[in-house]
Amino acid sequence: MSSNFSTLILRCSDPKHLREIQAVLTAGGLLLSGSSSGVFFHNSLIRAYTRLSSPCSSLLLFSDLLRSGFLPDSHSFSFILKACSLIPARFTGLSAHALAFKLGLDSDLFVNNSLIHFHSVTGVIADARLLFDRSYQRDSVSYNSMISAYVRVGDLGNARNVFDEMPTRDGISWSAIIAGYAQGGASKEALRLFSRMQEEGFVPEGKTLVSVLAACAHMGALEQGKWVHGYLRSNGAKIDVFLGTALIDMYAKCGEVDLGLKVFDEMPEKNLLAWTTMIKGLGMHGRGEEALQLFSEMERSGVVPDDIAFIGALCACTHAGLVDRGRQIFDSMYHCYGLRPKVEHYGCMVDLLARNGLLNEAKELVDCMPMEPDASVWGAFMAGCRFYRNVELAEYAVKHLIQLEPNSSGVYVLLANIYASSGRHADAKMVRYLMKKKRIEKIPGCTLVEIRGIVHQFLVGDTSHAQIKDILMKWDEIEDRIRLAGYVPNKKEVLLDINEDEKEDALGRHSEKLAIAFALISTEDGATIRLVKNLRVCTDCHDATKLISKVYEREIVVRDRTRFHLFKDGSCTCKDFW
DNA sequence: TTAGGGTTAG
Repeated sequence: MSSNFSTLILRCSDPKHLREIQAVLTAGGLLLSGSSSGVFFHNSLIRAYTRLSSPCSSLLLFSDLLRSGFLPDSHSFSFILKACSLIPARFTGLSAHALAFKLGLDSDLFVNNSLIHFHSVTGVIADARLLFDRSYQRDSVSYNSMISAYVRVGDLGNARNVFDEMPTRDGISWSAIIAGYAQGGASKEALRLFSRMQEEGFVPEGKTLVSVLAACAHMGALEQGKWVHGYLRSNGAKIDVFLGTALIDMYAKCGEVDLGLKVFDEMPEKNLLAWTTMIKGLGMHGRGEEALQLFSEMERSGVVPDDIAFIGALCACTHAGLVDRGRQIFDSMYHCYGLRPKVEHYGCMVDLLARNGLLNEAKELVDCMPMEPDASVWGAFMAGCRFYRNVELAEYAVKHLIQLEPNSSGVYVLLANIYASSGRHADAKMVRYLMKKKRIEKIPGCTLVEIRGIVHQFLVGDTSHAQIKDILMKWDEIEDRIRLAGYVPNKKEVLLDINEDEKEDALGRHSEKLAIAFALISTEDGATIRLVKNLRVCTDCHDATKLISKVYEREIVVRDRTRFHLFKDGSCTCKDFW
């Protein structure tokens, strides 16, 4: 009889059904004091409710357990602390901690591990560390909990220390530390550790591969991302919603959005995140119409968009120049879903209007925003001013931007470019002087290129690459050939106080030119070249890349900070608008 | 019957 109920609870997949089982147990007196299996059934129900995302029901059951005069055991504490971590319910968890202490159960390995996890999730990592340091016994779970505690707060140094100190690591230790590096943007280290993990004989699991795919997406490492996909396929792994979303994102961010669409179409279940990732992916590639079609399809399928999904939809409008659709979508946030647009949504709208030359409408929107515009709003406005050469409005934006970000190089660079391109060289010079005086430095440009599964990194003016001589020679050849096709170096982009010849040299050392030269000598004729940049593409590199795509008959896919450029036969999919 | 690792934007 008992084991029948136990199996029922264990297999139950619906909280409603669980409540029915609970009612039967109550009616049968199995949850009342005096019942020999009362603690056991309480525990089973607490665990099941937490598993089915009803942690509040778990809390209620725990208080029932105490009120009925039962003494909770170590299982009860493990289960209730997990529920408290999920909600998260700091005070209830603390009471449970105090009670476990009173009953002498806090030294139990399982309870202590649950406490470490609970304290780290509810924000007091020092307490988690104290429990870890003072624990009577430790196993890999204790270490793993501590690693993920540090990962959660972004303290990778300490996470790595704990990882390195572990006597024996398991798959979860590797997964936790790889996820940490991947989430912290240290993708190269994440992938390095992933190789080490395999060298040490650990078989990759789905959860680990999700992080690995995120690292590939971040670095634009298509080959490695494809390897993961192939690995999953050859092992007949089920592509769950996490893996599917990670694959879609990886393909989109590595320039193969159509492969992402294929994964998306084949996914048996799609949640909001999967839809949002696909919509954003299409938007990044300038395929705004398709992205918006998908957004509507998502709404029809009953998935309710959140504020991030709206950012995806608005960005799609921006990259495709769909002003009216953007206005409609922005209005629908509140009118259809009761979501009040945040500053980011205003930023998208300002971007959309300004990019399409509606500078006055963009300014009106900025002026009547219900919150203070932030740097991204002013930045979007200013980029529009730059494109349409509206110096007066650009200066207006700069006044605000400099107050918000007095040390950001981007503002000064953009302003100097605006002055230079509208012929106000004295003003441009003044900006350069100001930058120098304030010791504001440009963020160095960095480009990544993956050749045969290895990611190579180039910084602006970088001479550290083993083949730098060949690369520079190749660039000279490229420059000669594209000059014949009409290339004129655009020296306005150079903000250094150097002479004209030196300016040309400085342009030729931009990280993406070095990366393209390297890619041309390292790949066979006709192969697509894929680059990932940390900054926006500069006008000169954009012009040069268009011509290279024509002269060398190569497709060149460049991912910049926010979107993709596909250079083909002398033109770019961004239509020179970025 | 216990505890630990995963995906989207800015």
